[in-house]
Amino acid sequence: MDNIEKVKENMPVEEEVFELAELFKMLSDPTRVKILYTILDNEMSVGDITEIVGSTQSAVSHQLRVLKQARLVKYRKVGKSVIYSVSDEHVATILSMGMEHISE
Amino acid sequence: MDNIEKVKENMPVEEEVFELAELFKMLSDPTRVKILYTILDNEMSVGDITEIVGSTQSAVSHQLRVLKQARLVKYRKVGKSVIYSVSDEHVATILSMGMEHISE
DNA sequence: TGAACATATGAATATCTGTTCATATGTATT
DNA sequence: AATACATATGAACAGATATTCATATGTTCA
Repeated sequence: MDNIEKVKENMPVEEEVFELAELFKMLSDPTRVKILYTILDNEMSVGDITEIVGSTQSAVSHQLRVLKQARLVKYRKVGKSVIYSVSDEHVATILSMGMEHISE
Repeated sequence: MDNIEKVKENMPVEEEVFELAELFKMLSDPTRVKILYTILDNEMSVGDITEIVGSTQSAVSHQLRVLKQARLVKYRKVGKSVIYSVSDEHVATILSMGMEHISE
């Protein structure tokens, strides 16, 4: 029946497992979650994000870099400001799946 | 327009943000991801999980405890064995959302 | 009861992670 | 050019995390 071999076959390959874990890691920190919610439907400057998230400018900037490296956010520069937004449609879906899960 | 206040209103409350991050944290480690895939559709003993995941018995047991505390897995005892399975339908959905995201 | 087996647990450790603080970089304004 | 403003960055630090090793707990079976 459900033997070990069968399960092994259906297991994603190592690299996929790592990438998947990596993706979820991006969503595993409260500051990053708040940032993502902030720029899910609108683009927003670092300053505004900082105020909304209620953290320091530096901490927000560091986390934006992390999210940028993971290609979850994109940005454009306008004068002195840098304006970020979520670059991936899936992010909203994954967040709301998670939200649905915890509120039951 | 998209003013700061409006975004703040739509922000989940602090506690929800934390719980959400906490949920994703559970999925942010490769060993745990493998464990969850292993017992997503079948229940399985710790010994079998250990072989499939390719880690040590101790490491798997520690991670199962973490997943158990997060209520993502459940278990039943059969003789000397303990048999685990995923306790939450949402887990499969969230995992496949993530998988869809990374494979594009 | 004793041996073998399956799982859990605690301590120790190395690594990773997020924040803070100070400061650098880059842009606009006067 | 000088100043003010917005953001980024690097070093340092504290706390969290995953694994390993040794061993404890609990169960079956001879």
